[in-house]
Amino acid sequence: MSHIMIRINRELLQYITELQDSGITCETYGPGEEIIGQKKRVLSVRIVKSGIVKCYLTEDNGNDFIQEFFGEGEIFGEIEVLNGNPSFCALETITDTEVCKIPGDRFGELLQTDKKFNELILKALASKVHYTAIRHSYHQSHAIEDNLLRLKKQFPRLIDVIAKRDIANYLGVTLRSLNRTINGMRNKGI
Amino acid sequence: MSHIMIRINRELLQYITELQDSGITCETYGPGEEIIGQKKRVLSVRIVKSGIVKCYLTEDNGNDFIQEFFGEGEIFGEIEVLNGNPSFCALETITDTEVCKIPGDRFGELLQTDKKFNELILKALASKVHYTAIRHSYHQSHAIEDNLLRLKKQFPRLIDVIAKRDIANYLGVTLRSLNRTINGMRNKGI
DNA sequence: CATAATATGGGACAAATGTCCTTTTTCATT
DNA sequence: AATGAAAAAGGACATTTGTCCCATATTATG
Repeated sequence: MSHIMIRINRELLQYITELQDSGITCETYGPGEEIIGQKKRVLSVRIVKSGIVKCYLTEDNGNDFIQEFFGEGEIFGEIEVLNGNPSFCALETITDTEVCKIPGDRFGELLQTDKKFNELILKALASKVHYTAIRHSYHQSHAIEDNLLRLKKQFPRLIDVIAKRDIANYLGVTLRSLNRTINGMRNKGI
Repeated sequence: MSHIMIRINRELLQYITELQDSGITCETYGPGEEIIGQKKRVLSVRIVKSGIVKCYLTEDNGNDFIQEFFGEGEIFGEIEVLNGNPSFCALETITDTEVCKIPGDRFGELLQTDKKFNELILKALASKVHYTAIRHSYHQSHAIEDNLLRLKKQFPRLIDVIAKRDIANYLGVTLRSLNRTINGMRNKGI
């Protein structure tokens, strides 16, 4: 549960890694590749083995809003496979990335037959609800500066790893505002 | 999936209603009662039979932020029971309310033994992730007026049923800003 | 290496939102 | 009907954030 901004789920990653299942395959991506497009059908569930993937949503007015950064063990596509909707987010790698790919029907079978897997997925979903709720609440009720301080505390290498534009889109503010805030903090010696 | 602001889950409600289970009891509340306090231990999962419950979070700076309004069939407490954390939200009735109460251990048993129940909970969780993601993204990237229009479209009786303060806290803005926006819309004849 | 594309940084001004405070309205209770 | 508490409404001003634009770095690529 270390840095919350880039979500990880070691328990799930370990379980999936140890699960010898011929249906589960591995994919590799370079930086900046799109894994799933917004509004596309989702046929497989994926779990990050290594790397960072951003999960974002482009609004009708052209603004991008980043929902989450997925790190090791984080799962995506499961929401869509479960309820049969097209993807509401786009998924794009930030760094070099490896993912496990579980076909949708195999995912359904595992949920039914593997109690431990079922439990891990329930917990992963509960965790997503929990953290997004806390994050959005914090964002809505605090100034940009507070949010930045919180992120840096969680993840000191933030500015080296994540592009400014992405940080701004994650906080739901403009790049200009983010820069202004960083400047203000520098002047105050933070 | 009708009005999204006040979330409902008919399928789950129906299933729970038809499930004859001696462990599941019923509770009734008047308006404005607290069902679960923030940071309290949660020992039971609850499902709304009738009424509206607000799920909100008080930040360190005293701001309240409303996560969701739960209507018929919506479940709460399941996140906490699943991962064993204290409640991150407070739950408070808005109208007269009836809820089904499922003790945590019984909830765990049902998940293990009742495939249909398990599936409904998985879908309910997936749905929560889906809708909160979409809502927060919309809120962050649109002006108050757009958000209000969206809410009114989803739920025309909004202003009659939900207090202004609650609408403001749901949108993550101040009451003053909300009033100003409503005024501006009136002048424009919206 | 040259050039283009992209990321970063910031000035000047406009617009949106928040803060503080006062007034009015509504509504429950005596 | 009288009173008080809570909800709603809004004036005046401060602050924050956004928009538009341009300049400078940095990186990718032919």
